[in-house]
Amino acid sequence: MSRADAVDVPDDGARRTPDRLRRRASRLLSQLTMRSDRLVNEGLARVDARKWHYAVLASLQEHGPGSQAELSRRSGIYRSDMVGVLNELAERDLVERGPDPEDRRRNVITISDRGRRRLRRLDKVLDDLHDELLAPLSPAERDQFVQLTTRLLDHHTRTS
Amino acid sequence: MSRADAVDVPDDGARRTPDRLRRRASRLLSQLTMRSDRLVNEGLARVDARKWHYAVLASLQEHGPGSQAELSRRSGIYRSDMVGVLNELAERDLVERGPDPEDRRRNVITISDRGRRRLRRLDKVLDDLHDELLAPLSPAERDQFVQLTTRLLDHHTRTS
DNA sequence: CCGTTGCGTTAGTCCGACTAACGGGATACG
DNA sequence: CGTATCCCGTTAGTCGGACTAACGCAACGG
Repeated sequence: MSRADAVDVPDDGARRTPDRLRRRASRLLSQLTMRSDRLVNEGLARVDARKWHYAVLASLQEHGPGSQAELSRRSGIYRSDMVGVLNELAERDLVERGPDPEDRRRNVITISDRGRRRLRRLDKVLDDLHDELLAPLSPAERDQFVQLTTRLLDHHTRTS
Repeated sequence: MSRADAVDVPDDGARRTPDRLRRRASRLLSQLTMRSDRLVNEGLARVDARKWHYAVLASLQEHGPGSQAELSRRSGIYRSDMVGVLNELAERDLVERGPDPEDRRRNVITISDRGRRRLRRLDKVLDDLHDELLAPLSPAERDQFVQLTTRLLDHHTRTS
């Protein structure tokens, strides 16, 4: 099948992580995600961005302006943390925060031209980073991988 | 402007995460891992365990006794955090901490009989949890998934 | 008019990964 | 022999991300 889960395997140099541990999907996932997160965070930090920036900008570009709460829902960022993110984006003039004429208790967030340019740049950066992340896989395998994880994630979000 | 005048896209309910975001492998990974971690942590908590317990016990069972630093290396737990984990394990009489006769500055950790029984139990628990985690995938797909993530992880640990 | 609901915000918890520093014991080397 | 260096166990503390609690305020709905 996979490897030698036979009895008498002399794994001298391999004397590392126990197999039962290494094989567990949950561990593979968290280890890999740690690497992936680091890769992405560092990559984005190099261009003075954070993944939240991308998430919010993408959401604005794709679904148009929205209130903070709505952006929060669309991007998966907690509304508690949204404030800070929007501050960072506003500082950089990537986004404009204005009061909603129709509902004075909320702000409407709009993407700016700079924001749109920024988003294009970040998309490029992320493409490169993902190329690095998925380097060992062939195009077909990358698709497979994305497909499988998508299915898993979907299942667990619906069954939440 | 508000919402209802969407032109041609019938994504009423689907008005959610932007696509470019949703299909990024990095995002899929961190989202999925969050779910997976929660699942596993909660599952283990229900039997008064944590994943570190499993990691250490498995390492002891598979590679025999060792110093704290060595266990740290084998299991990937930071040596700073090892103390706490071993305290928890020792409290429950799953391991024994004794001074190394050959090197008085270090402790030798040994798994106890209770520990061995415990490990078997945890293995069962984890099997069930992984069944839940990978539920939507066929056996073949599960293998595929494990294979792909393993390759990715290996690549990124070697290239670290 | 009042209760409920949603929004923006602040503060703070919890947890995991990771760093810094330290004393003491072990080893290597001059 | 002494000393420099390394390793080990330990404590304390940082950092970032997810998440909760609570509040004030505005709006909507009966």
